[in-house]
Amino acid sequence: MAVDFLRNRPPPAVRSGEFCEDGVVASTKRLTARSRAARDSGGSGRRAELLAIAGELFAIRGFLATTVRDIADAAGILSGSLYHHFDSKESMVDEILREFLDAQRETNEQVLREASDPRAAIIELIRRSFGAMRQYRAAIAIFQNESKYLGGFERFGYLQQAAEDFERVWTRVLQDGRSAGVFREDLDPKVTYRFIRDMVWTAVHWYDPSGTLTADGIADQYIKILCGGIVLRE
Amino acid sequence: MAVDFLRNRPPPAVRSGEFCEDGVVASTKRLTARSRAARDSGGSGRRAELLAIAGELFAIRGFLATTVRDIADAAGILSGSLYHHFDSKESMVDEILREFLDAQRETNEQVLREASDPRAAIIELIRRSFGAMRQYRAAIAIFQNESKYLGGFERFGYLQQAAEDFERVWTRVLQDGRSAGVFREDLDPKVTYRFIRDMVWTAVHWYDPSGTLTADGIADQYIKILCGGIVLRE
Amino acid sequence: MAVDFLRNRPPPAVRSGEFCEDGVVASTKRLTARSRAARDSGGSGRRAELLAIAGELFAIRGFLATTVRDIADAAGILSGSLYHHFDSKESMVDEILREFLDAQRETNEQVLREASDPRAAIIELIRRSFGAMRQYRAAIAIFQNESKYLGGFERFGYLQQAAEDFERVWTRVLQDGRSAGVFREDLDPKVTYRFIRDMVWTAVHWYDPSGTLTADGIADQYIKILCGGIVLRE
Amino acid sequence: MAVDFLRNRPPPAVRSGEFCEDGVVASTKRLTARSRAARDSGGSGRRAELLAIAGELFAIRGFLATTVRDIADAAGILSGSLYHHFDSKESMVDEILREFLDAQRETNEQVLREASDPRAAIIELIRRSFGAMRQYRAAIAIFQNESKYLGGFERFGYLQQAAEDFERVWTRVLQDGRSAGVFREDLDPKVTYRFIRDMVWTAVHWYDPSGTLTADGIADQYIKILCGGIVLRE
DNA sequence: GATGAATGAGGGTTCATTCAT
DNA sequence: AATGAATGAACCCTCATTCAT
Repeated sequence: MAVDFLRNRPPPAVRSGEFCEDGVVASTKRLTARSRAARDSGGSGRRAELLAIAGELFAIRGFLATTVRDIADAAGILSGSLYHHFDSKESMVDEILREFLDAQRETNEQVLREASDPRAAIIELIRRSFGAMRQYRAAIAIFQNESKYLGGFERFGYLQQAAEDFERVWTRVLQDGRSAGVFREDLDPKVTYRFIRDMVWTAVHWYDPSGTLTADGIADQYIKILCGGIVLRE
Repeated sequence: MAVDFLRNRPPPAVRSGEFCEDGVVASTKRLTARSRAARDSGGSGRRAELLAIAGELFAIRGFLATTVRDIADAAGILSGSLYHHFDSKESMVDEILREFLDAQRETNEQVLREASDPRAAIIELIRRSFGAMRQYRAAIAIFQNESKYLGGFERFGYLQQAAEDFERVWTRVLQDGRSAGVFREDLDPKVTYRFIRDMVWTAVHWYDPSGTLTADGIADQYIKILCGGIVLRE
Repeated sequence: MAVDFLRNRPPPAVRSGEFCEDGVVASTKRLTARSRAARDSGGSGRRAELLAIAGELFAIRGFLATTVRDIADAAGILSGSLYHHFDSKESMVDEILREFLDAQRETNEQVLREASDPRAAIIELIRRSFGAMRQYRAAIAIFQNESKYLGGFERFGYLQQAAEDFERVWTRVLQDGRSAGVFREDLDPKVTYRFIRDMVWTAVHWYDPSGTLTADGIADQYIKILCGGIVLRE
Repeated sequence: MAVDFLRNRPPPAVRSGEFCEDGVVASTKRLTARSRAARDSGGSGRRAELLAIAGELFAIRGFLATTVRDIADAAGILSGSLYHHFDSKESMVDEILREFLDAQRETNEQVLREASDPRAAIIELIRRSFGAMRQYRAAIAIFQNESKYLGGFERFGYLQQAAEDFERVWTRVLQDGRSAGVFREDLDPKVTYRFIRDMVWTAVHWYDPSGTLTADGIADQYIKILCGGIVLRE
């Protein structure tokens, strides 16, 4: 009875409940649509297409729980055929994560260059992070869920690096804001950073691009909470 | 190059960096100490001991990435011997998660019974949640990380149930608070709930019980942010 | 630790040590040069070229260890493109081996026709065998190394035939020599045959055409040993 | 047609012809008998048993051509079960080769210590090498056939080392013999060494322990050739 | 309670080969 | 002649689980 527990994965049916709140969920149909878009938009064709499929699955099911056969099935080919395009399963995550992190790094730098003051910078960083969910939803989820696991392998050392870079940027802004008297002094910037980071990134788990809440809408509410708390000013 | 990347698990050395912020990390030594404690404290002896070991590993490495051999090794026995104590690997997580969720449910009810008003209730709920990290750190991490995966199996349907119960409780308090004029009206209770939930639970990923920040300390700061935002009142 | 050991083929760097004594080794550059020669010398052009490349690789790495991609890579084309020239991988070895064996058979017959006496015949057979190393080095190595494996397939039944023909020729000469009082009587012709055969063929494993020892030089020394032993006559 | 050539291995029937001259061949029945012997003779039990089976197959079919399923089938278990005893397929060859090389090294040293003069030393070395065929037939064949392939992997660097050690020992004896006027001066010791080495080791390919020719018998004949050549003294 | 040998299903990956373009 | 995408079978290996001792 217990035997096949791990193998007998439940039908990949998408549960719509709140528990699994899967903003990252994608039916095969959506994947196909997506893929075609990727091809048209001039990606490297089949490669980008397959990467998108793999990314969604990694995000939904987890990296370990996704087999290369799953990916191949979703793509309508045999598992061996994937190796015509990629070295290995980890090469796929690797590519997915690098693309996202590179973009994110650039965004961070741009915001820092252009922001007028710490308050504006933080708000813009948050807004941009939410914005990234549109393009990099799967990558963000993977980065969050699998960093602990993947980070243990040399090849993925850059994940830790990226996390550190990230922290440095945000913490500096928070620090500057505190020094400038914009942020409260009774908050530890490091704790605050983590607070914000978690707040932003975890939204990817339940954010549904096809739902009524837009990324911008969520960002606005989160910014409100951050700026004023949830409690009314007395 | 691809070289069996996934098999060559890196030495279970504990990285101290921020990236892996592993509050859940436990060396074999600590596991052993822990286990002995569990035995002494009158659990069902060996069973509780093994459960503690399994829990830590599931929390650190993930459920799928933890093999029964890992657990057995950490316990100093052979993998087959585990089956004298447990039906299966999933029975172990099952037990770990149920214990935690039962306790949590009770806590929630108690808080609701005893809280004088919504504001106090929310604050107490947050404080208690952080408090749970002391006893249920591993369980919390597992609940967070593996719910998506485990929730897909009938046996673990109760995880979704628990998440919904949770949401119901918190949302009601937030709702009541808003109606009573305690919380801002421009915040969607559902978004707010998710915000708080993520904020609280994700802390488990980096909370280090042996670090300088106490669970209570973090709770305080988070409550401050929630109540007043990070921006100084002008 | 096990780490896909078999896949991670070491760089095809050529070790010059005695251990691998690879007379058959050929860098890509040498292969190319060789191939061009083959083309000029009027073979069927590209076909002969590819055959030369395949032969070298089969000789160096072994038939099983050489993938069609290895061959294609060395030829600067894609693996699928090889199938415009050859039916299959085995067609390649087949052709390589047949060409060599045909030539060898002819040589043997010629020597037998022309030799004045058993002693001269044996010496000439040895000399010619060593001479063949110039033109058929790869084929000889393949014949030696892969006969056991290939011989098991119907298609390559002729390998066994060739070996038997070979033995028949040599054994007859040895027999004749013994009857004629030229060779010692206390030696079993069959054992002697094997001795000589192994002696001759194994040289291909360490013979280096670009080294100081010429094929003729080695032949001379071997003939000396055969005729007089290594021990000084007292 | 060509398609399945490599997979459709011919029935493991043992060809008795001279071509494949398989002294290393062993029917499953013989394997089983052998294995039982190994167990009784106090080896590490099942492990030694499996190693013997694997060794025979590696020797007969080649390392690459032998699948772990072949080994498991021959042992009457499933392929996965092999991994209860060994890390990997290469761990098996590794163990087989090391055992043989260790024994051989010791033998060499002993002969050198005890031999009265170069002539006796060479003869004894040859005799002992042939003698080793009794206990290490499979290992010798593997060492010969697979060194080129295996030697390319770091793990098997010791194969090259062993070959060099070997050469050093034999060459020194030959050198000494020449200086002492025992061996002919017109023979290059290095060539002579290779000659002898090949002569000795290649016999493993056709030596049949159950045949009429004993290892000692072959050794005697070979020594005769070496000492007196095949040609009668005029 | 534990061992050690084994199972059986499946996982990632390789590779000879095919074929439309 | 060659490409590039795909096939399909097999390969080495892993791992949860069972069970006789």
